[in-house]
Amino acid sequence: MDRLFHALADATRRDILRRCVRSGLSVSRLAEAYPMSFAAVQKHVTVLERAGLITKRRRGRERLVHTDPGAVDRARQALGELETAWRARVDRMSGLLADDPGPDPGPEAGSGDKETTEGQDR
Amino acid sequence: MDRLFHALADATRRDILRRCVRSGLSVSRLAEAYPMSFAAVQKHVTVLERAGLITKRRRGRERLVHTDPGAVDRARQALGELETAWRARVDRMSGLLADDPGPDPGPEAGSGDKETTEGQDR
DNA sequence: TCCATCTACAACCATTTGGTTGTAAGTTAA
DNA sequence: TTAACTTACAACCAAATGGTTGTAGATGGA
Repeated sequence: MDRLFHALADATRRDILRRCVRSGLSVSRLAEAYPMSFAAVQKHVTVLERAGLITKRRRGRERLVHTDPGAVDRARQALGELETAWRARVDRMSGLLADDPGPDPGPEAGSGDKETTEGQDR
Repeated sequence: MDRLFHALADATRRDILRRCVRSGLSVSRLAEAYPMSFAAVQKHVTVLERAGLITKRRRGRERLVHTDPGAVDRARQALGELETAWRARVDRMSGLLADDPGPDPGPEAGSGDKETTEGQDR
C-alpha cells in the first residue's frame, strides 16, 4: 500500500500510467515524452512496476509497458474505505434527525461501530 | 496532487486519517497511539494538513484534527479517471468481440459508477 | 558479420523525508 | 502567579528519492 500511493505521488509516473492504459508503450517511446534521461524514466517505470501498477511484456528487443487496472482499483478501494467510515458517521447523524425506517444493509452492518483502530493497514 | 498521494503513502498517516474520520482528536491523543515522539506525529499531521486531507480546529489549548472527506474523494476521482480510460479500452475490445456468444458478461458491466473523470493535476 | 537500438544496472550527487532532541509560546487549573 | 499541559518550530542526522552519467548485455537489421 505504501508503494502503491508512493508510486502515484509523482506527476511523471501518473502521466506514464495514463499513456499506457490504452496500449503498451516501450520504455524508449515513453522516455521521448519527458525532459529527462532514459535512465530516469526507467527508474519511474521500475517504481510503478514494484507497486504493481504496471507490467512489462517483451516484444522483440522492446519491453511494452501497460498499466494494470486492477491495481488502480485497489487504491480506489482503499480510499473508499475511508469514505465509507465518514459516510457512516454522517448516516448516524442523519439517523438522529430522521426516524428513517430505510432498509440499510450497511457495509459492515451489525456489530455497531466497532472501533477498528487497530494494526495500521493490513 | 503530488502532496495528496504522498500524504497517503505512509501507514501512520493513513491510520491518523482513519482515527479522525469519526471524531476529532488532539495531536497529543494521536501521539499516544504511535511508537514515536510527539514531534514526529506532529510532522505527519502537518503533511496531512498541507495535502488538504485534514483540518485543525482549536478547542481550548488543544487542536482537534479531523479528516476532510472531500479531499479523500478528490483522490478517488483522480484514480477513477485512470480507470475510466481503461474501461473505454475494454469497451472497444468488447465491441470487437460482440458477435461472440461467450457467456462472459465481463466483470465491469460498463455503466457502473459514473466517475467524474475531470480535472486533476496538470 | 557489424552496427544501431533497446534495456538493465551501477556509481554518484543534491535534495527530501522521517525521525530525534531541545526550546519557546499559549492555555488551563491550582 | 505558578505549574502542568498542549502545541509550534528549529537544528540535526541517517536513509530514501530523483536525477545524472557511464558501462554492458540482448536483439534486430544492413
